[in-house]
Amino acid sequence: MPRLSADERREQLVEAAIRVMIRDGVAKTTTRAVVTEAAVPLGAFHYCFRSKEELLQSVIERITERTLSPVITHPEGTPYDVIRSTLHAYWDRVRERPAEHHVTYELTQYALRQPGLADLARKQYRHYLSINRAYLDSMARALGIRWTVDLPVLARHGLSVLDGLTLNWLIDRDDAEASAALDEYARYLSSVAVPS
Amino acid sequence: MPRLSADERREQLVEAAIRVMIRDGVAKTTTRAVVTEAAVPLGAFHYCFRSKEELLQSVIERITERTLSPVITHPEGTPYDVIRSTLHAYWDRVRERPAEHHVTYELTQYALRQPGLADLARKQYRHYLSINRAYLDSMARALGIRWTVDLPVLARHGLSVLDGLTLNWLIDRDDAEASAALDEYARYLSSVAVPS
DNA sequence: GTCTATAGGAAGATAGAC
DNA sequence: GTCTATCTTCCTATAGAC
Repeated sequence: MPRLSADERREQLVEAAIRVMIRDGVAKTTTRAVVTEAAVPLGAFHYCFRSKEELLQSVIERITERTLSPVITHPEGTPYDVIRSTLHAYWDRVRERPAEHHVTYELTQYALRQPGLADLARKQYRHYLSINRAYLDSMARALGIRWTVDLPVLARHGLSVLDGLTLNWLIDRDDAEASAALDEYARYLSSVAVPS
Repeated sequence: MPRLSADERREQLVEAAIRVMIRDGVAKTTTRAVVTEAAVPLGAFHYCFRSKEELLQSVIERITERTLSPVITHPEGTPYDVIRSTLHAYWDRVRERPAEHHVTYELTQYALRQPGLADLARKQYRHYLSINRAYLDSMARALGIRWTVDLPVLARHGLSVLDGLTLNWLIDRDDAEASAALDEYARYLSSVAVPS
């Protein structure tokens, strides 16, 4: 067993924990499963982290900061076309990595149940909301439009639609229905856009 | 310890499990926590249920069948008013019992990770979709309107909005923002309603 | 047919060896 | 400063007593 610094160990453990969660789910992500995955001695775990909860805190922070804003890929065409293709570009990322998205929902539920992590769940969520707001904002600028609905309201509503669709698709994997609902959301968004 | 029939024990255990889940979360709902809550001897557990998974199957079925369709409470006024007050009547139920709704999300995630229960999660979800469809249908009849959006698409989109809003509100408990987003969904719904 | 007693193992955490 | 060996607790499940 090579002896590494606590910082290097922490890094290995966080990344290993994420891999285990994606593979087996948050509930099965035990300290032992993590150290095995990372090929780190079990004892090193509680030398690097005060507790399992502290590891999970690092994991949530790491995953949250990795979440990317949707990218406006084809800024040409009608507002509906642009909105639709941007939403589908986001959706393709969900479809490519279902397990990773599944994990974010599990982590949120987990965090809500741990007194020490509930605040982190709120922070994570505020981050997603601000990403969504920024995305709607930059889309409006790219399209030369403004939204007729208050931005915070539109952002929360939109985040809900995407969260809900993702959750539902993770369960039934119905691509056709998810795509149709996403198109309907795109149609809605273009209906609340007016030239600015 | 009174000796009761296996059927009575099963009933006690399912209801006790639901109480424990609401109080402590699905992850902490161990067989021991359930038998303690039900005041049932530990050994009786595996006499009534082959495994913990079999208990959870019963719990999911029980909770799914308890889910009620939204009720159209004030079938007078503009379509927007009726839709809005119906959505808010549903929302009030969520706000009154946050823990119960939290549990349904946890159970779904849990079921998706258990090979033997994944199908049940899908079935549960189809049930929610059909409730939502029936609700949109009866609302259209009550209002004398028809929806300009394909019903299955509208139902999935609507279920996503409600699922997403619920999930988000369970995290930040922001009543004002949730209410505003719900109003926006009501406005959207009334915008896809035309006299029939 | 119902439940007591216990098996058998995996969990998170720590004292102290190197 | 890093990790080995071990403690304690809690888990699901079962064999067999009543």
